Amino acid sequence: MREKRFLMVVRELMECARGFERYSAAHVRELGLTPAQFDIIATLGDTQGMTCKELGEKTLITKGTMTGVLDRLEGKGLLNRHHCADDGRSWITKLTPAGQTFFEQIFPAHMKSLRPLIKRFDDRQLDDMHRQLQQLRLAFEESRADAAEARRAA
Amino acid sequence: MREKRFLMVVRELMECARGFERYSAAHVRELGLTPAQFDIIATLGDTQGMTCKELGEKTLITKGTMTGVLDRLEGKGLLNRHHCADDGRSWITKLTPAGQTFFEQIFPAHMKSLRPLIKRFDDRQLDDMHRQLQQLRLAFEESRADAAEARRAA
DNA sequence: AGAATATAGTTCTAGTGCGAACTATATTTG
DNA sequence: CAAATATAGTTCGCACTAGAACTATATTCT
Repeated sequence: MREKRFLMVVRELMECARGFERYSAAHVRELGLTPAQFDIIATLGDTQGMTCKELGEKTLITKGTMTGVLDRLEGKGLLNRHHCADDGRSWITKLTPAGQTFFEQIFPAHMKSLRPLIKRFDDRQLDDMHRQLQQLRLAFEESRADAAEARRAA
Repeated sequence: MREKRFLMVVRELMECARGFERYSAAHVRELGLTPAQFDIIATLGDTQGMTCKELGEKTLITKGTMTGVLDRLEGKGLLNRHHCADDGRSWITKLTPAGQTFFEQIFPAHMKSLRPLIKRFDDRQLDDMHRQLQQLRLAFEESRADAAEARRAA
């Protein structure tokens, strides 16, 4: 039965996501960051900064949450925000020198902590998984778009 | 480069998980439930009840969160808790008649809301995905166990 | 039986997730 | 140009997340 198969896939998907989160978060927490904060630092590292909107697109953090996460990182002196010249509504968020230095320390360390996990896969497996997951994500997005369309028509 | 491939898989994984969550949650919220609450109701439906521990294993909810979720469902009159005869530390959580009736209404409705999504896959695709995800989850679990082992040895 | 240890569930704290309402600035349209 | 509409970011409320500390009961070991 297709529905049951689907539910099994979804449960496995959710457990995978939590599983990775737990694995990764254990190390991130040792660095004194939350997973969301690490995500921001990793995204801003080696860049000239970006807007909240861009950060939201490149990470899994939604705009309502973003303000608080950035506030806390700003409080730690790892980033700062300054007005965007082109658009009066926007702010450019950028790592401070201390933030960039911190990034250069922790990012390689974090990748190193993932190495035992990564070693378990070969390139072909990873490519296969990526393809499958991409297909799944597209299906979710398209169905969501269809549903939104249906609501608009109603 | 393997590391980069791996990060791409992880990001896709996380986006999939959120994607499904958002798709599914939209309907769940219309039912007046949160995703966690729906998960509990769906797990308890058509059963004689179970302990917090069992609920934690069958859902993605950890025990610290469980108390609050169950409290709110109990407040809605959908479930109740009574002492476990075999174990003085445990409680058996069980749907009330109203809760079971509610389950019988919403579960099929929820599956129906997922149908446009499920239609996009065939059985073979779902089996493939399930296999891949299972492999990924096992890798996470084993690496976690190894890491715990290493910490114990240190 | 008594002591050490393990387990079930609750409570606490800080941080996150999401939608919705809100302010301020941009863009589009008549 | 003025009005309508869209967008960037903040704020708010409620629920959930993880981990850790805690209480109470079980289990294990000598």
